[in-house]
Amino acid sequence: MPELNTTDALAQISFLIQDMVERRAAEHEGSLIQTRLLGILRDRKPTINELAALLGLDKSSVSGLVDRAAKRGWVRRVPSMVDRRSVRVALTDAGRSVVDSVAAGFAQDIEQLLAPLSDGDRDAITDVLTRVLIAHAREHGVDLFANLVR
Amino acid sequence: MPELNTTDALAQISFLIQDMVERRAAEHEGSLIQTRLLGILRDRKPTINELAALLGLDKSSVSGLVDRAAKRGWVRRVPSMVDRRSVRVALTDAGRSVVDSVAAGFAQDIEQLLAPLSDGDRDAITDVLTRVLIAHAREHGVDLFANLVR
DNA sequence: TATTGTTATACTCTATAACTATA
DNA sequence: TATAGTTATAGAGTATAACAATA
Repeated sequence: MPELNTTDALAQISFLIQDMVERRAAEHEGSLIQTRLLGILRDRKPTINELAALLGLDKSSVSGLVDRAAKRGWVRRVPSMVDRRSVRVALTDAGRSVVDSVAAGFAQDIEQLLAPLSDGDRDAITDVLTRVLIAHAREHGVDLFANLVR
Repeated sequence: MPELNTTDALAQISFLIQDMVERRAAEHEGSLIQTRLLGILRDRKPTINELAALLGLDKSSVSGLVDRAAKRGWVRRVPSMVDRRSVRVALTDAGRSVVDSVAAGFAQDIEQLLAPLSDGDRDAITDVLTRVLIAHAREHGVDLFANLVR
């Protein structure tokens, strides 16, 4: 069997996974970044600034992103109670339905991708990847469990 | 230690890796897709149509992509000898220098990311991911070893 | 007629800079 | 003055449809 080096294997698997998310998002006329936005909103109502930090984007980019998500009926801006300059972004029922559907489809894609693996192999890569992610999050001062799609 | 499930771990690692490629590309005012383009051209001179298939884009998107890469001096269009409708896209010396530099930086990022792992863990995930990628490529009729960044 | 590539058009996504309302 | 968010502007990236040149 031919073998990839570790770098190539990780690069290729990441392109594959991004592509899966994009395809699932496209089923709802959405994009990868829209899916990430909805994913964050599943369990939070962040401000625009907080979203910018979580997504690694400028606040003006997030403002437009939220505009387009709102136009599709997936999110709404809720005025902040404590600071009249600020808004909180919340998922609508339609938005929750979309993100749930994308997440379910994506889980199915991963299920199929990993079908050739034994339970032991699966546990092994989950364990190793988790350790890598935790170490990376610690080094960069990020809370791994409050980020990305989930 | 907290644990992610397999789907979350794979999703997060893929976002992390894409981000690494993007940051390295940005060191040369490039993007992820420009880097993928240059990566493909490292060992081939494809037509626009072939590039469209390899990148999963419409040929008109590739036409613009190549325009912008050419404007930066990274690629050039070479008239085909056999079909006067067709062009082949080739890397320039400047383009090769950019893609080599991005690849080297990315390899360094992965090195650092995997620093916490033992040699055994490293071999294990490389082996498992390679098997997954080969199975996926076979099922989708793709030649794994003629694709993506490399 | 069919194929290769480009162009016109429209939209999403992104950053920078300037602006407003509020703090 | 400083901060939260929006808007104006510019550019990359993408797809669809129409087109010219060639097969």
